[in-house]
Amino acid sequence: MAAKDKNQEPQDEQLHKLRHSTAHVMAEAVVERFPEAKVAIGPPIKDGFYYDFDLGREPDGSLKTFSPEDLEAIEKRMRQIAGGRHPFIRSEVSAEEAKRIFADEPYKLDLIAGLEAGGVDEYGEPTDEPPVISTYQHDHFVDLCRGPHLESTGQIPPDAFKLLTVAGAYWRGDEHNPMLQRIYGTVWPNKQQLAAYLEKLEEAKRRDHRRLGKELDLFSTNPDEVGGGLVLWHPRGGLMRHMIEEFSKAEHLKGGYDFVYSPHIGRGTLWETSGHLDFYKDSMYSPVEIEGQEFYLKPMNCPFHMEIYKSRTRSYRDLPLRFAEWGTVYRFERSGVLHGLTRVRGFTQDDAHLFCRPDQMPEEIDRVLGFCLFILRSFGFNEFNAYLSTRPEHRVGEDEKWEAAERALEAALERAEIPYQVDAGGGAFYGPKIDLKVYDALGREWQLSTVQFDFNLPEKFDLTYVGEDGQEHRPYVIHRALMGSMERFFGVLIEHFGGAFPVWISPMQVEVIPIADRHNDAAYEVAAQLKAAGLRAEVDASSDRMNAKIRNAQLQKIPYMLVIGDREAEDGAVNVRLRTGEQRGTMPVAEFIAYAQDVVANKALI
RNA sequence: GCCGACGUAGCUCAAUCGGCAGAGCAUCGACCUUGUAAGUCGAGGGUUGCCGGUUCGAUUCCGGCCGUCGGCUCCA
Repeated sequence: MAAKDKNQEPQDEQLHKLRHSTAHVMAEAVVERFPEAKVAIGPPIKDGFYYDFDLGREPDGSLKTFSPEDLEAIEKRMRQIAGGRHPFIRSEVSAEEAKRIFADEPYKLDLIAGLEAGGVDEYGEPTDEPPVISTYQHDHFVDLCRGPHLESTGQIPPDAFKLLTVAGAYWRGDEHNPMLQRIYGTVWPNKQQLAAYLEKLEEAKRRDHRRLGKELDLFSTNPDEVGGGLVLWHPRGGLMRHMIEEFSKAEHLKGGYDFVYSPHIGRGTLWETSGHLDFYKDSMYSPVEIEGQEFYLKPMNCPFHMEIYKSRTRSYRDLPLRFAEWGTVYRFERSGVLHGLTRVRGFTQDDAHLFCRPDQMPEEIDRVLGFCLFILRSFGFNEFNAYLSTRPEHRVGEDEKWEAAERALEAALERAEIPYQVDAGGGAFYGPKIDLKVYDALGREWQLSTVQFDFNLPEKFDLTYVGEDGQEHRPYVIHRALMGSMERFFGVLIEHFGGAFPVWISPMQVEVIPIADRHNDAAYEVAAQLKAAGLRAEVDASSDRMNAKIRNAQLQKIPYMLVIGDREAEDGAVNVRLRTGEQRGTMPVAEFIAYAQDVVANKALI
């Protein structure tokens, strides 16, 4: 999740001003209510704004925080300030003046110091702009701010903003800094748009994969008995995963991959060799000891694949080698970060390592990127953000290798015509990478695919191949995961479709609904024909009324409901209802089968 | 890990001031035999997250732990 990336900022200039100005108004209301509060920063963001405050400490030493009543009172006061139609007045000041104005505001002084030094803006973000220091004042509130702002607080529609939540946030986003109290709010040009936004939040709740996972009986977790972040896949979720994996594995075979399998634990020496115990120990589960040897649960599959490569001498003729594994890994995530299926402690990666010669590398990148897009698009993900992360300060590997790898990644992105953002210095210490991220129902970004160069492991494991010249050479290693992890992919997939999955992965595809008991035999006969045709079907032979059977099937988002009464039973026909509510009328069973098979083959929605 | 909110039946939620813990759905049983989103009646189901304190008495008040949710930091 990249909370602070540029996509999060409102695109529209006027909306940007509205949100920024509302943040200032909120800050005034907060400072009035808490005169001892120190203000930090308050930028506009996607869908709203926030402002951070330091409220000081309670007598018992704990952090002073906002209560729900505070939020209510602040919101009420904001309406008054908006109604006061105070103009926003911009002033340019010298650093000295700024320090005098904000003498009592330590966070602002920190920002001014940054501005003075140049190179960072008033949020502490890097900037190329010359260090002009400006303030904006409205009513009694003055803020260090680049702007721009509305002309007056009167332009803030008093019925189109709402304070949403309070949260803790570290100053400058660094957990070693003091924790501030952040208020999130939203504001829109009019109350209709506010209402639409709040409705969108409600819709997001309905699509939440944790809720749908329960309602559709797809998966569960049991923190008390099993452990947090450890997922139980129920039969319906399991069937979906099976379909997804089967599809992907078949494509891997077509793409020239070999399947390998590796154990869930490995000796400490392995993780010493790989460097994980140096760099990654905090995220690894504690070792288990047996017969004097330490074993660790694997946080990654990489070292095992390196060992498979090393198990014999490799010739340049053997390359490229592509080792794929649905490898389950365990990482000790801090308790506060677990989230449904999208952030867990045990997960299965659709992992693979590509071993190739330098001359093969550009083509391998092209192929893997194309493969990636093909897989994502097969599941209806057509919108995503691509990131190219380049060399960080601390890194291994020669600069020529980095140069070649970065150029290869960039060129592959260009050839694939994918718009991307460069995350300069965002690469891993062992190599540059491309990440593809998609959105969940709340617009939060989740990384699925990753294509990473690894300059570290080939050295650590001393991987070689014998070249045409009879000499040993170091192969390139590319680590990649397309869906990322089955858990996260599934979570995002659930939200993407709101539980109404394309027919080919729908756990139950057809609900056969007899109207009365006397139609049960005909219904079972139809279901048998459907199953024989490869469709997943069941009969609802419960004592419910037909209306209730339809309702239950609708709630389960089963694509097709086939109603069978006297007329259908007599003709060997079915009456077809789609989960969209559309009724397709009565047709022979064979006709429905042909239609449904076609939808499945095309991976269509319905 | 940090800040805040929350934790009552399988699920969604009630329970006034501290006084016998309830409803709907789901489950089970019986009846009903139905034409495109909930048929009727009945039954079972709880150490109110855990531990401790205050009290004659705690779902309720206090403290500690665990967990969930929203953020922060971190990450597939």
